[in-house]
Amino acid sequence: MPAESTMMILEVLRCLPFGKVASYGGIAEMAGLPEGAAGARQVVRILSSMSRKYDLPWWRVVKKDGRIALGEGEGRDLQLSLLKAEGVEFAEPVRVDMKRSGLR
DNA sequence: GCCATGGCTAGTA
DNA sequence: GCCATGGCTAGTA
Repeated sequence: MPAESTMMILEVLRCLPFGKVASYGGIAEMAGLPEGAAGARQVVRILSSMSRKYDLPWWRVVKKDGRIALGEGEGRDLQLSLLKAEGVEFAEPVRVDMKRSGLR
């Protein structure tokens, strides 16, 4: 059975609405984890290891400044197309306009 | 650049 | 051991 913090993060991820994105740290905060990079790391780990298993909307998570965290060949292109398909607004080629499409 | 953090998972015994 | 962060700092231009 996963730890409490893991369950909270999974819950928050499952609630990310279509057409909106949130940052790694933002997810951690919504899950009630302590502030700081540690929580964001937890989110990173969960997304990379459990996205398939739990059918998580991994593409709706980006860096704090809106940039796509994935590199070329790591799924960046797929993430971009999935986000665009949801109508997410971009401020730059690989940077989401957080003002418009960031979760508030 | 560098460093902090923590639970999962694959792989071994 | 791994992991798709994030904040701060030293070092360069």
